[in-house]
Amino acid sequence: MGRKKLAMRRIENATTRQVTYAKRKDGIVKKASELAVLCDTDVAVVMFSPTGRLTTFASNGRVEDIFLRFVDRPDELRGGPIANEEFLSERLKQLKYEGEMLEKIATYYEPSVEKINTVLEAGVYQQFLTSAIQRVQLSKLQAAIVPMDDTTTSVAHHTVNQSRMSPGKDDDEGGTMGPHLSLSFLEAKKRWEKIRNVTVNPTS
Amino acid sequence: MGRKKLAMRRIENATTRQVTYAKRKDGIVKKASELAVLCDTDVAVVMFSPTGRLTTFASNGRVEDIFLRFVDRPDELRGGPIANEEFLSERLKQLKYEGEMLEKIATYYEPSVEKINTVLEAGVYQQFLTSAIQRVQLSKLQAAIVPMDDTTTSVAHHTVNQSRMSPGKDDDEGGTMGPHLSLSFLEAKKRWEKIRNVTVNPTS
DNA sequence: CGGTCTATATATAACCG
DNA sequence: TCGGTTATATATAGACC
Repeated sequence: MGRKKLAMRRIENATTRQVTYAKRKDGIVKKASELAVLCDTDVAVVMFSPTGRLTTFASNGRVEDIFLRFVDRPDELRGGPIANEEFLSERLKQLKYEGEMLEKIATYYEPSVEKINTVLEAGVYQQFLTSAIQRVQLSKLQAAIVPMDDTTTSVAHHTVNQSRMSPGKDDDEGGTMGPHLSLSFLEAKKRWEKIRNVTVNPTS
Repeated sequence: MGRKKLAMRRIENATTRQVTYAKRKDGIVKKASELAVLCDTDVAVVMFSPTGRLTTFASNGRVEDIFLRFVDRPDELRGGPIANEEFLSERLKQLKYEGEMLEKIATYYEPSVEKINTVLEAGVYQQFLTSAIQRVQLSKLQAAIVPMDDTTTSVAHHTVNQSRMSPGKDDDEGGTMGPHLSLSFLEAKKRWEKIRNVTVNPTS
């Protein structure tokens, strides 16, 4: 919404990025507060600036409270699929631009795993993983068209109803990954099958 | 931003309120995702609809993670030059491994898209990928602690902005994070870690 | 309800001091 | 880096299905 249309990808210029962050951060906070007021609801936002500074917004004053409400809620979906389609969509746009470069970087990086320039490398992998997610996401979308009449789009925003269903104590294998890839994968699948009902059809 | 300027107060008509919520909710999620992509930052949003439905957004896939980052901020910075090169190196090797596996999975998965039973299966992969991303995110975060440094790097700068619904644009400084954690909140956090059996600090 | 379709209200990218 | 200013890009209130 400015003089020019911004490409949906990481802003390279650090200064510009910071400036944009500052502005948009305020914009989101404003939007959040408006939503809270207009709809009389609880809203919380947590953002980290490019430089690591934290900004939060909570309609009731404390982010903790809203997150607690979030936590105390039946948590079937926590640990479910990634938050939403839109973000992945944006991500996709971003990768569209960086796709080729990413491969080059990856290749370039390949031989020197030992002496990686940590941050950069981690970023590369993150992107790769994100890319992988997208593929899955896309597949999911395609698949979603076929299945029954469950709310095919409900999974998108992680929107869940207040009513609960199964106590699915979700968790995440966290750091025990690495060598146990298949195992964690199976566990993830297990969890998913356990909570499928809720996940697939949170529709009212 | 509509045919008329809406007064900034609770919308009385329940239906209208719900509709507005639905629209604005999407708007915020979009804004949040854009911010995350454009500025390459962590963003999390938690919203409750007028009817109690929960909607979340997290640039890295899980609100918990960003929230935990929010909570553990002090700890995060406490460790000092944690940049255990060896650890990171190992970490990245693992990530590399994961990446390769993911690629296989994705490849193996792609051709059978039509056979996917439901959206759920995609969800399984998604969750897996998401958790993988989280680890990358953590590595990235840790690595960033040491190298990155500029005007806003001191621990003291990491403050919380408890902005409230003020029509203005300035964001007021709240206070430092750690000391403000309520007891109940800390308990909730602990419960979380127990449930998820995961530590924010991958060093473990 | 969910979507669609405008007419308007807002958010902001690029600039400038 | 930090605030304003202005031209454009977006978000959305209301109306209609």
